Amino acid sequence: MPTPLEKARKDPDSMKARILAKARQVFGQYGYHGATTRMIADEVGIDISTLYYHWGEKRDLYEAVILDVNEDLRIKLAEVEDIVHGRPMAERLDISLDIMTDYLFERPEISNLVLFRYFGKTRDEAIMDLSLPEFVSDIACASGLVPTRKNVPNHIKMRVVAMMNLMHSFVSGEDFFRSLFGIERDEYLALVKQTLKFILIPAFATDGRNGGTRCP
Amino acid sequence: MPTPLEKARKDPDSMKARILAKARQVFGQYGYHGATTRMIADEVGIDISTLYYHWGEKRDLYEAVILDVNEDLRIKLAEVEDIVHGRPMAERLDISLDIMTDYLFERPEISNLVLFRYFGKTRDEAIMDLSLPEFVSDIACASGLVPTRKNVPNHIKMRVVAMMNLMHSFVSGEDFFRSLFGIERDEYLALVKQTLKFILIPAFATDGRNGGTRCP
DNA sequence: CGAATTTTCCATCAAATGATGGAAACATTG
DNA sequence: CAATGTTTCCATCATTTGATGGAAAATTCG
Repeated sequence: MPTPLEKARKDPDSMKARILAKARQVFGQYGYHGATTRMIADEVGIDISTLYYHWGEKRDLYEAVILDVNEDLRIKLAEVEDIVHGRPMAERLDISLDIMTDYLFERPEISNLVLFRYFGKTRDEAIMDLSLPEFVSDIACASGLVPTRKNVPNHIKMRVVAMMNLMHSFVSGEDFFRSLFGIERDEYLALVKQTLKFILIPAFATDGRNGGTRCP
Repeated sequence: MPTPLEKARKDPDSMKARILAKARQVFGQYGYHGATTRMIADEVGIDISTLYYHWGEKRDLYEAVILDVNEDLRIKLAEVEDIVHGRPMAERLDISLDIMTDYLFERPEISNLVLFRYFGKTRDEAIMDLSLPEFVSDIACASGLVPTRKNVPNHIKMRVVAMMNLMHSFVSGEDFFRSLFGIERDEYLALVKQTLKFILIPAFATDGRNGGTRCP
């Protein structure tokens, strides 16, 4: 029997999926406590009890959102790995950053939710305990910093985390930084890519394995 | 006549200051909506109405916290500039990163609050509008990327923002990443410094003015 | 000391928020 | 169609949360 989340992902027009989609946005913008079930229901245009009928407690809906986002990220990362595998390091970084930046800019709630999970605490213990794969080892391998997903040393993991944090923070902070710099979306996106490459390529280009096969 | 914030900063033992200090911590951990005035009052060990007596609305207290943190940061940045001015770029970065990382690790609520302001929205418009100097141009100048605080180009500002985001995200995410890596505080702090330098020094070391005078 | 001022706490309110029961609307199926 | 199951909404609750009035306690000052 499929979970509610699986049902929602299978049928994107269903009420479950529509609620989940809006919940992603609202939780992403306001955080767990800042978002209310009423805000989400209003966004969908339904009564609040319909929301509870489909997803149960607020916490369960939030958990579904996190799992949903994780699944999207997993799929996207596999896609990127497919594209860049076998290329030299600098090129691989260049392409990955382009693809992931574009992807996240279209779905900023992903970066928001990831950052909220890293940095913010919740008054609800059960939510804090919601531990999930963080893809750190996968990205380390896919980006060519290590030959295998297993036993990735911590200093490499940290570099991966740094790359991800940098990207997420630029995506999440779009509104803030654009108004700080007084620029439009397109210009900001270009600036983000340029800055990411300026910072990351010098550090990583001479590092890691080049070419080679797919990540085992 | 001094503002409540000025009074609190002048007398750190006063009730105003004690409340402000706890408010920093609680707002930093849980964000604006996640923090309640009752949580803060309980932390101080006072009745909630005493809190309201000293600081008025929740929003006003939050505003005071933001201004307080900004003032601390301003002071610290000036101190760092004093120490590193005139040194070559790589050395300047090396020293600044050490000092600022140590400083923020002692006061993680600063990083938390800064990140919450960048990324999260608030249901209260008046809080979102709370615009403050962000030191970006000052840091650009102090770190030697530009010769003067004025007319710093956007691509340079972005690099500064990147450095700050990276540092803040490591500080804010301490709990999360330490449990992800399974390491102790000291080891994590060392790893953070090492990673910051690994990433930032290659990109910036060959850039910007070296030596020279203080930032005008 | 005693009056005036400041600070603190108790009791309480109104609004917001998470959550639910039950009736109505809608859909499915024999 | 009628019976059954599913979905949606209205009304309502209990709790939490921001906020305040007023009495009591503490402090200041002539």
